[in-house]
Amino acid sequence: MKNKVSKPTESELEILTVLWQKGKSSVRTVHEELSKTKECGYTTTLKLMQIMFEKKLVNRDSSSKIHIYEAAVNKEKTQRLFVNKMIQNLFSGSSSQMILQALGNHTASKQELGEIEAYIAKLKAGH
Amino acid sequence: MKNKVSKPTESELEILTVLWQKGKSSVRTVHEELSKTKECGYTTTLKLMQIMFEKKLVNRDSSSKIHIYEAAVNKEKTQRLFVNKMIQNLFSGSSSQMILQALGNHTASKQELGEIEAYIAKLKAGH
DNA sequence: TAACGATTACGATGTATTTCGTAAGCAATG
DNA sequence: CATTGCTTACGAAATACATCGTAATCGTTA
Repeated sequence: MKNKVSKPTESELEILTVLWQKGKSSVRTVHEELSKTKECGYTTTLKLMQIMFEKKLVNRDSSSKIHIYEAAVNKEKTQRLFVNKMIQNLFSGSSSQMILQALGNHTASKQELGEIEAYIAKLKAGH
Repeated sequence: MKNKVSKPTESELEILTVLWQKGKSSVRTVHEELSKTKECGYTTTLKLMQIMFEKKLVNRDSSSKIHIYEAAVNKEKTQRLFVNKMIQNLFSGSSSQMILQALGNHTASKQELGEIEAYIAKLKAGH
């Protein structure tokens, strides 16, 4: 009875990201947001969101003329899906290798590093 | 003069992984290795590797009948490419968010956690 | 030398993904 | 009511990817 999650494509991920951030939105809103970083036509965004609806990646309220969409998949679950896949694919299943790599790109602030340390401490205590 | 890196696809990544692990290899060798985890024909592997050669993802020595391939892209660089892309796509650019997510899957051992802590300490000192 | 077996080259197919043009519907406005 | 403008629906094209069948090549060996 596990509901099979279809893995979002690159473009679908962009749309999900907007929906996660802004919550329920019209196609127009999503497209406006995407346009900030990307060049593409309105109907392209529309079509993608229609396909995502068929795939159950988003829900939609079509009671009014302007359909309102929202993400149907959980953000954290989706993140986990991709992170785990990458660890498998590129790091032979070793999460720590991936983490060291990510840390090496030093985009984390001192405060963020502190958060990570705190979390590690908690994990160690839990062992 | 930056040499543009073409992003490997899923299948190409599998092949690169074999090459990174085994070093210079023939198509036969790579295919044998892939067959352990995956069902596909020999010519499929061959074709993929030929395409990767065109894309400069691999080099090849075709001086003898049996061509010998090797990865033309650096493992760590490729890892970085994908990790950064994922952080951008799914974590709004926050590496620490991604790391916390990865830690949450608790596949890391106590020792690995220690390594991560040590690395963080070094980073903090460097600031 | 002729046949065999492994190898490479190449083209074709199938599917997924992305993109967009066009038509149709509907509401507001003059 | 006719026009304008935004919306959805739908189909088609373009691209990328993965897969495989077939032919050509070449060395080995019977």
